[in-house]
Amino acid sequence: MSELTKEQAAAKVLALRQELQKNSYLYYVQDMPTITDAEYDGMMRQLRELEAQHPELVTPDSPTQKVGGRVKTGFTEVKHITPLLSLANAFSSEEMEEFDRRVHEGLPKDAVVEYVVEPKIDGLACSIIYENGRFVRAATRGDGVTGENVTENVRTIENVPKQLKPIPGKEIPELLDVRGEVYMPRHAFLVLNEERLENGEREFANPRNAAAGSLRQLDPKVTAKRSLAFFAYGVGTGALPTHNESMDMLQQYGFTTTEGRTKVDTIQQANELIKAHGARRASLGYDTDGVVVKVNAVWQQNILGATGKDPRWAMAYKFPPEQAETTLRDIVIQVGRTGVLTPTAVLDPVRLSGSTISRATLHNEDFIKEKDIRIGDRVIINKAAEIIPEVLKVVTEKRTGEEKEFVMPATCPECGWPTKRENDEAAVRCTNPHCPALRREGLIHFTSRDAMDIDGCGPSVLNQLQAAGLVKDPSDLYLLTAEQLVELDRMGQKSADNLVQAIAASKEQSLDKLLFALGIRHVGAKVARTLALHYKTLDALKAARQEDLSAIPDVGPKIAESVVTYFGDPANLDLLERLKELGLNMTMTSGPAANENHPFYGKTMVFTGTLPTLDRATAQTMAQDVGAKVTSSVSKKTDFVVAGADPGSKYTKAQTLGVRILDEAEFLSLLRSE
DNA sequence: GCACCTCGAGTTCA
DNA sequence: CTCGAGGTGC
Repeated sequence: MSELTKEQAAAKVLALRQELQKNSYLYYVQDMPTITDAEYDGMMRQLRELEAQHPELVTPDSPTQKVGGRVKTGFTEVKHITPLLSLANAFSSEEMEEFDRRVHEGLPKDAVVEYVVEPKIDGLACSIIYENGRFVRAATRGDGVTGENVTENVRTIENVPKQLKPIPGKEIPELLDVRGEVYMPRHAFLVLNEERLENGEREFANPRNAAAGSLRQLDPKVTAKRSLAFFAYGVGTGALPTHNESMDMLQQYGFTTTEGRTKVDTIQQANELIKAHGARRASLGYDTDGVVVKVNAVWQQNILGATGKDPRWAMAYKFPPEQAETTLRDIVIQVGRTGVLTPTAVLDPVRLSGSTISRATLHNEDFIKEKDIRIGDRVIINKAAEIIPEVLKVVTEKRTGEEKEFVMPATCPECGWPTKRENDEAAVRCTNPHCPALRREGLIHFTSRDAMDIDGCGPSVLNQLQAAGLVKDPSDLYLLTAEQLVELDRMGQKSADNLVQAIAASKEQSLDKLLFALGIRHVGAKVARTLALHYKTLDALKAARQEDLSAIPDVGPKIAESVVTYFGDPANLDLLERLKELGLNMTMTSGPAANENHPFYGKTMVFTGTLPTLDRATAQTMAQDVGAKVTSSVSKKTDFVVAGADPGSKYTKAQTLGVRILDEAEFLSLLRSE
């Protein structure tokens, strides 16, 4: 979390407390929590952090001050007869094939594997126990071993049999443990939210939350009104030799089983079905978040067993591009190291493909204007590239008229100086050349991995150092002693020693890293390297005139101007002088070893994905050291793409362009050959 | 002057 | 990863 102003922190603390209290059993009024334990814990963590940074905001009634934290629920705990496991997730057909391979490896050679494919309903997993054919107990998954006893609430669900229908010629089992998903159909969700809106209650973010909230009502009468439904998808105790038979049996007993269940012989057929379901799922009456593929034969399931927490005989394929709707509570401004004011949306926390989103960038003024985003709007968010949350659009139908338009502040929230938007620039900047944000973010940048790479010197440490007045600019770092560092929060003798050493070690960084670390406008990692390689020493670069600079390939007038301006500022020269006196390396010491015969010499290379053993920065440096040009995007000029796990779009682009793709092993062997 | 490629900067969460 | 903007080549 980046540093917030006092006001922002206070607002955030208040918001977190409200949300936590709303979702705390202690304050339970009508609705049970709609957030998961993990989300609850996350919010508690954030709150604790903020309160640690701003001790004056701590009040006796803060949830952090309550002994024992989250108060126990009104539900009793139930131990599952057999654990209610979660499933491992796959996100591509390749991963499904990988799963298939592992299944075959785990089984005898001649085993014929059948799979059962069924949609994965987005609701709450539940175990329902029938004794001698009678519904006796229902429990949520909980941690998989113990769950909450929600018997009375599940009893109100219409399509859960209270008594098993007799199957001709079959005895009623003494014990049957049915597993399935409690969910809320989409139309019921819409109706419910409409009602809640009318009653001035908070809307549920999605059917899953609504189902969770409804199932965890302390009063079953409330649950009964919520039109929940149940899809059975498995049997814990009392299963037949194959999953498919068990499911047919459940149907005969009177359960609704997941629609679209299909038995197939190969994983390729399963992948086809997954695709088909993906195309169809929007038109279903309920939410699905994927497709489950299970090994059909129970004897095979038993051989395969389970890993730490997931069975090895089942895999959940998760659909990637998820969207969620939430409320945009506020738009806050962050000031970056270049002085650019970036608006960020503060959202009601909402789960989206595996994480809880509470913020999203709004890029700039134009973005907000173009999408007509207002404070208080219901917005649709998705994850660009599976990682970065993005506001897709506003749900204008849900406008109440209460929404407030956002205006870019005329003054910097950090220092109060006027802000300015240059002609034909999208960014609004703070005009104060000494804005505290610049110094703060600049220091973070200075120590960051691609710059001076000082380990153990993250934002929280730097903020403390600045607050204590120990560090005003980068040169002060090199004067720090372990004794001073030990005084900081969460800093022991050992980490203090390590940090002092890491700082000292960074003095040896080559000129290109130092140049990048300085944060000169338009001088990123790449241009810094170009300049460093060209001039070799800082003094030579300092003496360069604008015309000299723009003559260098890849350096144009703008970069040249920016560099000259930087070295024309006495304050900057002063800083550099101090750094020099402190013993920092001011020359280019890591250059390409000019072996023209090396297979990577002069080649353009792109690295993508997570490499199995090397980290990416190291691999890139290794490539540069033999004369490769490392760039970040794949084009037809790219010679090699080195791809690790989860490579993303660069991999596909390389394939379509016919660029040679290397894995880590191939990369290393070519690197070592000459 | 335009099209294309590259680079810089900002970004979220666990 | 995406966006905007800089640099280069046509």
